[in-house]
Amino acid sequence: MTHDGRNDVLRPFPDQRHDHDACRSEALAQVVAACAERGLRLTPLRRRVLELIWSSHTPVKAYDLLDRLRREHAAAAPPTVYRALEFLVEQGFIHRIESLNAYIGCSEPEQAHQGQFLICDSCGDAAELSDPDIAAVLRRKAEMLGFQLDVCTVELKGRCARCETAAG
Amino acid sequence: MTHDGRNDVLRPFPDQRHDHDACRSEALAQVVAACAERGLRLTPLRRRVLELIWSSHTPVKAYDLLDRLRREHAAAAPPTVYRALEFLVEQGFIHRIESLNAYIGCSEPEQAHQGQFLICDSCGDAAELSDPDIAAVLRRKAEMLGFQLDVCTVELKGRCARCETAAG
DNA sequence: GCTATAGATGTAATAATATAACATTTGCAA
DNA sequence: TTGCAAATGTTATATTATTACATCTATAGC
Repeated sequence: MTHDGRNDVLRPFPDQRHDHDACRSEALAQVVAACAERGLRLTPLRRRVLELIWSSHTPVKAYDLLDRLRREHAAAAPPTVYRALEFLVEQGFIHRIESLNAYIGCSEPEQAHQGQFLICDSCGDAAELSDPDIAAVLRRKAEMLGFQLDVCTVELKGRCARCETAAG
Repeated sequence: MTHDGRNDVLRPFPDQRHDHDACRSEALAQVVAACAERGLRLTPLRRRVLELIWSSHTPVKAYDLLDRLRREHAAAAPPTVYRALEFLVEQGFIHRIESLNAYIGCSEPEQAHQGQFLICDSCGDAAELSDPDIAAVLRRKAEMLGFQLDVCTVELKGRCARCETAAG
């Protein structure tokens, strides 16, 4: 279930007026816990980059992160950001959206997984699915073809329900 | 059926020793026909870029195309290549592989469609599927979520059957 | 507490990918 | 044959990402 009490599968997009502070805090807490469990160092930089990514549900670009980071950390340079992103992606704390060259917080950071993404062209928000039916059909097709499947990139563009409604 | 007489769905990867000249020629001919039908200009530049992309089943990067184009066309510059790519993608004659920043010839250029891609990390080749089951499950999930689906990016990385066999 | 070390960060430069803006040329329709 | 729209040429720049090496910092073993 999501923060607003509705079913995840049916409402992957965050509610327009959801408590985003709580949303971000929860994600951060899960990452803190995962790092403790795995013996990883969530340094101030890494943590700050993660917070900035979680500032919204819109995928963030590396250089936008860099600009924001520089306001509070003059030494920030491209490698600063890319290293933090690399760490966060490797650990499954964020995902990279290939078709946008952008990054978004993972909604289930505690266990590694491969999600699928719905990306609204209208509001820019992205929602993560972990849909077993999609995963299963991809696995099945790959297997039929003798293809040893490793990474699945599934990025679906369109218009989210909220924007669709708003547009009438 | 493919050029080697086997079922497409079961063998999307080209045979190692397939007649690639014939493979490329067929694709070119289909594009020529589609352009004639749609009243589009397949200029020498566009045609040449398409030929270069079809020189293998490995997705090609824009600047690799540029390097090759320059050998025979001194005036070639980034916009030369990107414009040709834009035309070819818009018309569905090639596809962009988002996770590689690279381009590959479309195996069914006559009708617009959205494929799915299997990309072998070992040999680099990519194969296109037009799998109705994958398309259907994505459509169904999007609909359940009230998401107005537009573009589907499905890129599956792993190891193709040939490389899997070769690796023992 | 020291100190060696691995991991993290700083710093400068550059590589790789892509687009903007405007000039010129070309194909084709009126 | 000429005028326009589309295509290409040309220069510059924007955006995204990595390399290479220097320095700092946390911490494990002494």
